[in-house]
Amino acid sequence: MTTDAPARTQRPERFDPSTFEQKWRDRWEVDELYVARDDDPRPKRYDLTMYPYPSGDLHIGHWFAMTGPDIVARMHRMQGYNVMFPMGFDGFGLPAENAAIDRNIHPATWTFANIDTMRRQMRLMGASFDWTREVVTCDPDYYRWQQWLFLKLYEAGLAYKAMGAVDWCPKDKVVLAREQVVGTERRCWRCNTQVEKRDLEQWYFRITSYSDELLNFDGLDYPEPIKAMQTNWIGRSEGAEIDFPTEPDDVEPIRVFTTRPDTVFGATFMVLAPEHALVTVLTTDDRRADVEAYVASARRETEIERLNTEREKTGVFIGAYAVNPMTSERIPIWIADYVLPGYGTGAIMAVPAHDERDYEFARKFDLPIRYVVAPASGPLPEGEALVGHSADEVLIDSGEFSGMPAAEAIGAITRALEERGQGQFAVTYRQRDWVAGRQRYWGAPIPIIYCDEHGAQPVPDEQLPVVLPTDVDFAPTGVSPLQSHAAFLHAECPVCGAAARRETDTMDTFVDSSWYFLRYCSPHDDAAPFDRAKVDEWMPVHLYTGGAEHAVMHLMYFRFFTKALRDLGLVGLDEPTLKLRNQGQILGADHNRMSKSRGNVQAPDELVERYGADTVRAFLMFIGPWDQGGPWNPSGIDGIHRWLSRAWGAAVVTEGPADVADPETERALRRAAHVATGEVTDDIAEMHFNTAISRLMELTNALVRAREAGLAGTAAYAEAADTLLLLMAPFTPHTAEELWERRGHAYSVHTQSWPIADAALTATETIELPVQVDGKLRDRLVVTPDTPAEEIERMALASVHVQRYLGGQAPAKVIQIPGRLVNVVTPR
RNA sequence: GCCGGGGUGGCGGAAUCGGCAGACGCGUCGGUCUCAAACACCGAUGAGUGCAAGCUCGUGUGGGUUCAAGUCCCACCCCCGGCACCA
Repeated sequence: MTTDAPARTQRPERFDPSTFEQKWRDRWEVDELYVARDDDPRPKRYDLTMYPYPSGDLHIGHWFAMTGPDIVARMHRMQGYNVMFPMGFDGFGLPAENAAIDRNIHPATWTFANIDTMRRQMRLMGASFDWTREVVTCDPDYYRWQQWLFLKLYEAGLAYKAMGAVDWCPKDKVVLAREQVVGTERRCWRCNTQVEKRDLEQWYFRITSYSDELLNFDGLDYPEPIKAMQTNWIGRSEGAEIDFPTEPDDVEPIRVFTTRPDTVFGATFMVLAPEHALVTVLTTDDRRADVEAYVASARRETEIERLNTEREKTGVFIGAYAVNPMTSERIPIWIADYVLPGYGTGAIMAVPAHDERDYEFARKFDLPIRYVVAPASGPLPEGEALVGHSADEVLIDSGEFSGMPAAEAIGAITRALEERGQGQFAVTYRQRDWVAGRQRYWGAPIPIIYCDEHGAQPVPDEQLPVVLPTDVDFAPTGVSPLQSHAAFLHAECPVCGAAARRETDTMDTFVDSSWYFLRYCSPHDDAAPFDRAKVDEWMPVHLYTGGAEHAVMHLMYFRFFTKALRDLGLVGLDEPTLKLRNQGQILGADHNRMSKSRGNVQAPDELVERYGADTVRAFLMFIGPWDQGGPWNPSGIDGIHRWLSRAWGAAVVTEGPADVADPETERALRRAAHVATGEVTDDIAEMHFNTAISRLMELTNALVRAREAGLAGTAAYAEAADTLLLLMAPFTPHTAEELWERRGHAYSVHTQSWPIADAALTATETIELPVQVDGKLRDRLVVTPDTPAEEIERMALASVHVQRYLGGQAPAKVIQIPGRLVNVVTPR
């Protein structure tokens, strides 16, 4: 109706972040408040959060992820640590190419423009990043050293090129590491397209050399799910390899891997993967046509979809026989697609009585089923396999091993086979080597030169970096785009100088993120990837935070890289970080992942425009546990704004002498400040930011009440208000800074010492003791902490609310938990 | 199926070395202010019952241990994430 709203600025005490937030950010920047110096004598602390991919805009999820560790880093600084909290950009990667193709601009242009935008957005949130250490992985100054590290790994045999069946994303036209294929439906982790199998020559990192070490989490404070996922992913299985001689010619024995060598007497047939090398050798002429048809169909199947694990077993007999090394029995050799070429030895001894899959197969093709393990008491199962390993099982029909407990027989039979040279203990892993090369343009070139005479040769150090040329037609074809760039492709052999070809594959971007944390320690070093002395001083990372979605990708690769570099003598570390924490994910309001295509992305900018950065930061930290996340729901942000307004009022309006000198109220306020100090400190350390903010709200409310009670001019009030600002500083750095100044203190609140809770001041004069009867709350007693137990018991029993239940009888028992409660137990 | 995490008011969530369930906030209702509305502020707010003091019930379900269970034990249900013909 009317448009004449009163101007907001006419009330000077009103909380209006737009009047001061930018001012303070600029000042912190100029004063280098958050720059970590190597020569600072205070104890060093390296707090790291995962750098983002420069997709172009920071959404509310980035703020959520980064504000938590920012709060921790800020508290650590105030606690007297020399904190390094760096930030950078994961500059290489497919989205840049895809965007570049869509918009007809160069990936470099797109990426660096996005980095500028995101840097600005990150500054807007008032995070305390040390921008002097910024790392951008697509910068030749960075990837030069990555190429250098690649060659170190190559020379150590930890990077190698080999032919193999690899996962291929038909949309991105790129190979994927096995970890980058997600879910039962085997989709590309990035674009969600179903992957295909292809036989290609690829670069690999020998991560499987570290499988056992990667399984060891001793001394690592990692979230349970991450440890479980990595452990599952590596998939260590202990068992035995057993050789089964073949008939008629015994060209070569078939080697199988089994976790149940105790069941070898029950192996009544063998199954090879259709791809197994011995299939063509062993197949008899009369079976050849059927076998070849089956192999062809199995190959086709893996290329199409092998989604249905519920389908009926298929397979064919190849006409040949093997000999069970324990029973000397001739057993038929089959091929079937349920035996996978990439696991174990690609061949199994089939023990249908003790394996569900073998059982199903035997029933379908009418093969013998022989139980060789039985429960110590009770009957054998009927119509199903006896699987699992219950402790009381013993062997039956197993020659001299009959009667032996199954658990014991595993070792005994393996040793027996070993003596005959037909078997040995063995360990198998599910984990595969990391496919490290990519057939795309926007990545770090792999620094290898191929000479007809001298084969693959590393690019000499002095020729690094192998710079990624800019004038490349990078449209994806499935072949590395650099192959069509003649000037790049042609090189001289480092050995003989003859015309040679450059490797045109580029590195997986996960290589970039496998060592960036080391580069932060000496980001401008132009003589080495990192300065060993500085790495020794800063590393390992004290607290690493980021998303859990990288459980078996980045979070495994960066551990592998650290261990590999250690073995090369380049670092003195076993692990990149000793403590890992994952934030939850902020979903769209529709409970789906935020994405542009769904249109559910919440940008922080408009919220900041309306409420200011501090309100947005605090709201994100308040909505729930930081490690949980959840759907975006802005209802409640007004509550945070109200809190900051109240804090503003409480901190600013302190003038005037105390109207009422009430020592008890004053003590209560002082106590509130110290209680809040202790709790906020603990909460930040445990990353319980939501409860920390609750405590800050409580302290604010205590101040407001104290002011109403006339305490505004007292020392206790001033101390509590100052404490509030110090505790708020990590959460709402701008508001704390502004109020710190308005209270007449010297700049900056962020260089003050973190307050310490005084236990003497948090103690109370009286405590309220709940009184229970049979565990149900019936009354409360107010006593001093030193009241003797007999006195408390007397008071409790005197209570009318207790007497009502006792009815004049003496209690059966009275239980006291000192300082906590009293429980009167009635006789029964 | 296996591994991991989780089920608490109308909502987000507190509280787990067993000891007052529901902190803090949102929302809602009532009030103050206002011509009115918004904002702000004050009060109430788990459910049921009672004039009231109070009582009963209540943390996914069913059992159990205990003076006392959201918390521990057994069995199960549901949700989320990961893996899955892994021998």
